[in-house]
Amino acid sequence: MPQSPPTTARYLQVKHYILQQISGGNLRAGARVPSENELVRELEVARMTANRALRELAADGVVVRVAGVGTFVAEQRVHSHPLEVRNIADEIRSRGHEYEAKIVFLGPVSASREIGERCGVSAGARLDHSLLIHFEGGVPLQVEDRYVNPTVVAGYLRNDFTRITPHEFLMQAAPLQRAEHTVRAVIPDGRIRRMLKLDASDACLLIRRRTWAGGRIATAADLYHPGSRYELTGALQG
Amino acid sequence: MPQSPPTTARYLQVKHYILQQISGGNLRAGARVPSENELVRELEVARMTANRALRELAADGVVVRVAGVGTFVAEQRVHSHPLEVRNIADEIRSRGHEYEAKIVFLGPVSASREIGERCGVSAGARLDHSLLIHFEGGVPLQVEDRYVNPTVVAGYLRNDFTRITPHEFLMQAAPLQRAEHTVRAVIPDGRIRRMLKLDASDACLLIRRRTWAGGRIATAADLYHPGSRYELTGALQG
DNA sequence: GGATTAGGCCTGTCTAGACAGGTACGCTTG
DNA sequence: CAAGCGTACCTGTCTAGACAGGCCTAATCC
Repeated sequence: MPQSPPTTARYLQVKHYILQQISGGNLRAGARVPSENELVRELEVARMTANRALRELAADGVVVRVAGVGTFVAEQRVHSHPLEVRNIADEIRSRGHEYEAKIVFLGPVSASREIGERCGVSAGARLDHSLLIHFEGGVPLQVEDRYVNPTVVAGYLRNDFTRITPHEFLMQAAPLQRAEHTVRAVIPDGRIRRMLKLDASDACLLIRRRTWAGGRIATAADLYHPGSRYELTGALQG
Repeated sequence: MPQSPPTTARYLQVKHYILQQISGGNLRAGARVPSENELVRELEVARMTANRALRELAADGVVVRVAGVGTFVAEQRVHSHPLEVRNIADEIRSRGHEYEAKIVFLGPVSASREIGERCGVSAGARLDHSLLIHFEGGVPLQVEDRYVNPTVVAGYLRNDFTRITPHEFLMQAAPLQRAEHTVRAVIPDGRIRRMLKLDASDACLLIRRRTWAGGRIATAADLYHPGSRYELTGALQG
């Protein structure tokens, strides 16, 4: 007879145990994770069960395993599925971290020539503008500098972007027709650098995104990520 | 006594077997994949071995498993990655500029542990290595640091890469099954910086690309672009 | 005929034991 | 002191057997 309700699989319990040790600060990056045999003794599981837990954590990039040596907490490196238009809040929460947003600016603006061009409106046209910082566990992970065309998507400014991300709102407000991305490496200017709390020598990944709805440009956004803490990944079927 | 050289793990052989059935057309999208017990009988492995193979294929999105029903070939991915696998020579020529490549290194190497891991071979295995600089109108636009698994794609080193790009050769030599990209912003080290003729303060876009053929990793490449002169673009249908 | 049930196949998980090969460290030997 | 060797520990893999629970179908019962 097994224990009363084996609600969650034991290998998941082992994964959870390790993840807790890491997020709780008991295990820092580079630290040695209990070996399979130690987990066998401590958690009373079979080695294959501990092995599966550690193997999956390695596949997830949480730990690094070296045959003959041991298992170690991986250096944190955030990666997201790329231009699969994804919601940064979900992304952060799926990693088990706390998500938070800070609103730097939110209001209507008059389009400059450059911004107007990017958004497909003439200079001087009214656009909704938001400037947010997205935090993962208190650490800034993205600066989102976004312009929305109010004649394509209405009501953008009426949102509380500490509760719903611009992406979430836009996805439900306007059916996404097409998106265009530009990815660049830049040395950020002082404003972005301060918001991301970066050194002068840090590189930044700039994702410039435009999305279309109803045949017109709905929104143009500049997403800045710290180069040292972020990467894009993706797969392609050929 | 095991078989003479147990070169590759048996669960990998099972994965390879399934992938061959799929890429060979024997198993189409939606088709039922042999059950674990069938694989046990057909390939003479333990069920746990067949289980691991199918479980990993499911994690890779190649198959879909339904408890109590069976395992099925996954439907083709709906959306493709915007970072299309492009040929840099075509890209440059399409802008009306002159393309030129300089070969810094070309030859066989023994895989370090890190490189072996990226290429899915054990440390010490032989890999073909090339290090090229691609020029647009005399200005360096990309440093391509590439490793090719000669057991997947043969004859890599016999090319004249001033006349054909590695990408061109690989596309015709091996049918691309899948590609994976990682995009990062980095401050390049001195070697890369010199090859790209960059200032110390310039950022670099690093595209790390791996491609699969026949279910195995065919090649892993690091593509460095000067942040000030390069950007990635792509579109996504949503 | 329609509802219920039993059996068979499937995935999902867990276990205990085994062998291989890599790595590090300390001891021994020259 | 340096080189080499043995040993202990680690990951990586494989196996055979077990039980649980989902799902489908076919036989059975009302």
